[in-house]
Amino acid sequence: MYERKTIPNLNCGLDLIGEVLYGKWKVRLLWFINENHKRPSELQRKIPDASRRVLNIQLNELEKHELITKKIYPVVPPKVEYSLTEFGKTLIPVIAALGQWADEHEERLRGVILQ
Amino acid sequence: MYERKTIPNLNCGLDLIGEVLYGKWKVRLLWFINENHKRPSELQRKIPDASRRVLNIQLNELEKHELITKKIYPVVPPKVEYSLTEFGKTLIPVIAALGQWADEHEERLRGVILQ
DNA sequence: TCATATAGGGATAAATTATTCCCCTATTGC
DNA sequence: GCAATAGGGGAATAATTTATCCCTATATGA
Repeated sequence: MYERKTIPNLNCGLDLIGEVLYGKWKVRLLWFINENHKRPSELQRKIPDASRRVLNIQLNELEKHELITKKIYPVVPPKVEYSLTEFGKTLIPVIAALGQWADEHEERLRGVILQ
Repeated sequence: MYERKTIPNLNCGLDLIGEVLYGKWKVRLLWFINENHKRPSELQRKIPDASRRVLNIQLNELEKHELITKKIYPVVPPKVEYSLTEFGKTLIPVIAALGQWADEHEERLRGVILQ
């Protein structure tokens, strides 16, 4: 596993946010889990642009940060379900605000992104 | 300059957010500019963990995405001031919500981040 | 018998992001 | 003349993140 070589700075709130939310797919994972897409394969289908590998890695980090929990069913083929923790749920309104802002400004955003 | 090799996907609102806000210091830059720290050297002092170089790069991107504008005063030594555009200002409440969430959960966040 | 579904992880390669170092501008103050 | 100031960017390198590929296991259905 990758060992980070620099220590993170945790001065202000925005630094803390960075540590738990700064990952390309994390916000989307939280969002889709909130929408009841709980299984890894479902999440993968919702986010086809990410590799299965990186989704696993980011799910592990979200779990480590106590935003989601993982339930493993002892069946074959394997079944796993993720859920938001109570802590994770408190983040949903904030993510919703982000998404709403983007939806409101969708046209403009597309414009500026594509030069 | 760096040329990206993969094309971004812009399917949903959260993808669009990613394109304009996914940069380690961007949210902090917007926040401090909103707090009237307009000059590059001030921003550097507010965010000492980032190199001057990367702040310049991210400021350029924010400008390209029309979230901030740059005013260059033709004086020596040079003077530059950044300001939020009207578009950029619409993002402030969302960033405030992020910051507020982090402040409310500061202790817990510190705990989970440091294992 | 063999492909499919389901979940996950190691090793490695590639892409991206961020840091470091160095150079340029022109004025003011010592 | 020399240092400091303020802003910026190129080049090289380091750090980090993400993607690719391959391998594990077992039940089900064709």
